[in-house]
Amino acid sequence: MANDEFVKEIADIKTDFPQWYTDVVLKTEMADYGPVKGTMVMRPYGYAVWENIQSEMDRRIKATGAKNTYFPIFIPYSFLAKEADHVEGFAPEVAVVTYAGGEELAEKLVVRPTSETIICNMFAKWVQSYRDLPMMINQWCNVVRWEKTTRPFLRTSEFLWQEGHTLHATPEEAQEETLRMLEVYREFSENVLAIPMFVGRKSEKEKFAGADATYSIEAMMQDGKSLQAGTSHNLGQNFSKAFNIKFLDKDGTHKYCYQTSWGTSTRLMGALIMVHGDQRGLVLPPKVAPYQVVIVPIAASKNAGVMEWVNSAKLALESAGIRVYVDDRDQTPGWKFNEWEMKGVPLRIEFGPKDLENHNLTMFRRDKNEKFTASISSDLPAQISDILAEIQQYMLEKARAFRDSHIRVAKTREELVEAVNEGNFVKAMWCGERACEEKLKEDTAITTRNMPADQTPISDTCACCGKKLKEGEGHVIYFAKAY
RNA sequence: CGGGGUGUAGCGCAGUUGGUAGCGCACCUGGUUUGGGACCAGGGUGUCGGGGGUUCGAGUCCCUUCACCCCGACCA
Repeated sequence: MANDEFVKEIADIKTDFPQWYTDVVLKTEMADYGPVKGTMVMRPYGYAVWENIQSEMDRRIKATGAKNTYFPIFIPYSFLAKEADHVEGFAPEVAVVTYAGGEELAEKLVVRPTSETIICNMFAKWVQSYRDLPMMINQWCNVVRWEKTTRPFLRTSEFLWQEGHTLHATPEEAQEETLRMLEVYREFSENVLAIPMFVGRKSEKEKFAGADATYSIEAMMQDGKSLQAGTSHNLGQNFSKAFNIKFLDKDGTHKYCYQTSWGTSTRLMGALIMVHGDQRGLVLPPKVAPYQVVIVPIAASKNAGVMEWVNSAKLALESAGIRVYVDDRDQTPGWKFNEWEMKGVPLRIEFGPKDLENHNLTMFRRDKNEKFTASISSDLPAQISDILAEIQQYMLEKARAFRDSHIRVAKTREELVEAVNEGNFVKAMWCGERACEEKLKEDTAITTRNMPADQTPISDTCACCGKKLKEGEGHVIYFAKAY
């Protein structure tokens, strides 16, 4: 039976979580370091996960009515400066092209850190009347943000994402769209990634540079830290005024559009690893696993019937849309078991002479690390599909149970800091003052994460600074340390 | 940018007082194996991060430079 003593070369998940993360990323071949600091190569196994994430997400985005586009990677520097908060937020981390084609450029070009400005520039040309609205586009692309501290998937100088951008006639529609996408992200995380999210609005300090309001989904990692996994912004008229995006409304007057933007990135991969992983390595939800099933033939060279069954099973599963791999490489079974467990394959089928004889399947579920035997059903694809669905469900429940057992309510700063330092998220009242959260972050590295929709008051004082709150003042908010 | 650290085979590392550049894993060949990381026999694939210096002789000593990692300030 499998035993964690067999795990080699992966740091202890309980005592050295950061090193565990790096080990898993590298050893499972999700990614490798690129030659330039802060860059990352997504290897075939990791990229296959990303492609599965993409196709599930893309389908959901298109279902909202947004269409895919592609905008240039180079943005005139002057565009960035048009929205004051935006340039202030992004200027420190942009990469700028000043020299190309053998000469200095007349106007410097920004390598996009996000595409609001160049998209707004085009939106201004495309929108004429209220009939053109809503205008809803999305793009899958790379963006560059020159960060000081980088980690594979969590923070890299270049990363992949999707960014959606929409224009609306009224503030109500923009807000509705902002929350619609937030819900798409929540549902996606839960049903595809098997990650339950904290959903809510960010504080003024933490919101997007240039937004009226930012909403986020935040996931709790196994070390109790938060990972912001997706954002949805209500941009109001900030960009439409800066870029002169106007439409002629039904009443015959020109009005500035109301705008949103929203995005999720390869950071989702980091969340996947840190939420579900264990001492053996990755645990992948079936919906995104490159291989949902790996079949390991045992002693096949001695029994022709083994490979015969394995090959027919492979065909049957594939034709049912199940991603399956037959590992007939020249390694011992034990080696293969460890390899695929490390790589997080949801379900393994071992098939050898004994199984052939007894008409059995020996299987291993990665979510429970449990080996079991079942008789072969006459409808193998249905039998396997059911197990995969169970695994998907169990992973979500397990992650939810972990999350729920790591939420504390605090009423004082002492309670708050102690609970967060013990690896929890803390739900508490907060006065809403920027200075208050800045002080907390400076002193303790604890940040506000987001404000849930349910704002039922917890107490009448700010748990962070102790300020007395009047009726209707303050917010319920989650505090945690963040990646 | 501040503080600390590391650069030697694909990976992880050792290399004493300056004296033939090594170990484990991986990899290659042949054979035996295969139900939880197999075994036997054979095989070295290297600009010791770069440049300069001291010396009969430098992985080792000196100078210089570069890269990367960890901790802080900034961030999806």
